[in-house]
Amino acid sequence: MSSTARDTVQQLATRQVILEAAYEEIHAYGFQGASLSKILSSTNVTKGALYHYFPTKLELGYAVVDEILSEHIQQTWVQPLLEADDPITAFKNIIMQTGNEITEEDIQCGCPLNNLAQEMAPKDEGFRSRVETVYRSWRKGIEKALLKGQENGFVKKDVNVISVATMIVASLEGCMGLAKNAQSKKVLTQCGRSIVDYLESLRA
Amino acid sequence: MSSTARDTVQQLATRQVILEAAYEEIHAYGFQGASLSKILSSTNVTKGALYHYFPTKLELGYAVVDEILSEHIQQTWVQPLLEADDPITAFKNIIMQTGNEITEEDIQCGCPLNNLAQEMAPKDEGFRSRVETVYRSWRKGIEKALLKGQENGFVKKDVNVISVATMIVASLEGCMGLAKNAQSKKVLTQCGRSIVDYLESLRA
DNA sequence: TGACAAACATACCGGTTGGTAGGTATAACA
DNA sequence: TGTTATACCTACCAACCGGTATGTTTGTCA
Repeated sequence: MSSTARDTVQQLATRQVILEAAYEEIHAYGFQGASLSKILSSTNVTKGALYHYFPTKLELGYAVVDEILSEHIQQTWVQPLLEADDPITAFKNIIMQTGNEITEEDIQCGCPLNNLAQEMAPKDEGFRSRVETVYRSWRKGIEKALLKGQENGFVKKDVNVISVATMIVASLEGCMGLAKNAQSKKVLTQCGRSIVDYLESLRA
Repeated sequence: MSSTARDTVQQLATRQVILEAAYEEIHAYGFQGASLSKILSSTNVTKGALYHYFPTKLELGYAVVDEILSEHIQQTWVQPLLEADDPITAFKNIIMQTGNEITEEDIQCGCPLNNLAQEMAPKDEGFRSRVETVYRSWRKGIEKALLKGQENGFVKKDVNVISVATMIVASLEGCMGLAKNAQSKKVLTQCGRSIVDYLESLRA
C-alpha cells in the first residue's frame, strides 16, 4: 500500500512537471504556437514520457485548464472574496495586490485564461467548454459575494449582481488585454483604478 | 496616364481581394493558424500573385491591421462619437446598434483587433505596435468626445477622461471576449447593459 | 528469482507550412 | 515591331509539427 502510494507520488511528480512546463509554454506562445519539443527540452522529460501521461497535445492543454488555470482563478479571485464580509473592499484589495505583485513579463504574456479563450474557443469545443466552466465559477463567486454584500448592507440593493459580475470579469480581462498589448503597467493600473471607481459606485 | 491609372486600379483590386480574404481567414483562425493555402483557395489568386504584393505572411498581416482593422474601428466606434454633441447617448446608440446587427458567427469569431492583440503582441513587435496605434486612436477618440461632452455639460466635470476612455475600451473588448467564449449573445447584451449603466453614471 | 507491467527513452514518419525559383502572359513604350 | 517591366502562375523545397512504433529500464508481486 505504502509503496503504491510512493509510486503514485512519483508518477504525479513527472506528470506535474510536464503540466507546469506546458502551462508556461502555452502562456507564452498560445496553445497552437506551443511546441511539444520545446516543452520537453525545457524539462528533462522525453516525448515517450509525455505521451505516456497525455494521449494527445489537446488533452495536455485540457489538463492545463482543468488543473492549473481553474485552481489559480479560484484561489486568487474567488476564495478571498467569499471569505470577506464587504466584497467591494475585498475586491479592491485583490486588484491592488495583484497590481503590486505583477511583473512586466506577466503583463506581456497576459491572462492565460483569456489567452486560451480567445485563441481556442472558436476552434475547439473541448477547450471552450472547459474555459467556460472556469469563467462561470468565477462569475458565480462574484455574484455570491455581491449578494452577501447586499445582505450585509455593503452593496446597493438595486444592483443586478449577475450583470455586474459579468461586467467585472469582462473589464478585468479587457484591462489585462489592453495592458498586454500596450506592454505597460501604467495602462494596467490606470484601468484598474477605473474598475475600483466602478466598484465604489456600487456601494450602499 | 489614363491607362496607368487603370493598371493601378486593377492592381489594387487584386491586392484588395487578397487582403480581405486574409482578413477573414485571420479572423476565423488567428494569424498563426491562418493558412496561406486556404486564403488562396478561397479566392482565385495564386501563391505567385500573393507574394507579388506581399513579401511575407507577416507583411500581409500588418496590412490587414493597417488597412482594414484600423478603418473599421475608426468608422464604427470613433467617427459617430466625434460627430455627436452628447457622447454618452451616442455611445449607447453605437453599442445598441452593434448589439442588434451582430450575428452569432461574429460573436464566435470575436473582435478581430482583440484577437490579434492577444495572439501576436508577445510574439511580434510589428504587430503589437500597429495594433497599439489602432487602440491609441480609439482611446484618443473617446477622450476627445468625453472632453467635448464635458464642455457641453453632458459629462461630469470630475471624470478623468483618460482613465475612463481606457476603461471603456477594456470593458468593450472584455465583454466581446466573454461572449465569444460563452458563444452567447445573451452574455454580450447583458454585459453591454452594464457598460451602458456605467456610461450613465458619468452623466452630468 | 522470475514474470509482468508501468514508466520511460529513441528513432522515425507523414503531413502541412511558409517561402522560392523559374517560367509565362500581357501591355506600355520606344 | 522589338524591348522591357509588371503581373501573375506552377512546381517544388526544407523545416517543423504532432504522433507512433519499438525498445529498454525499473520496480512490484508471487
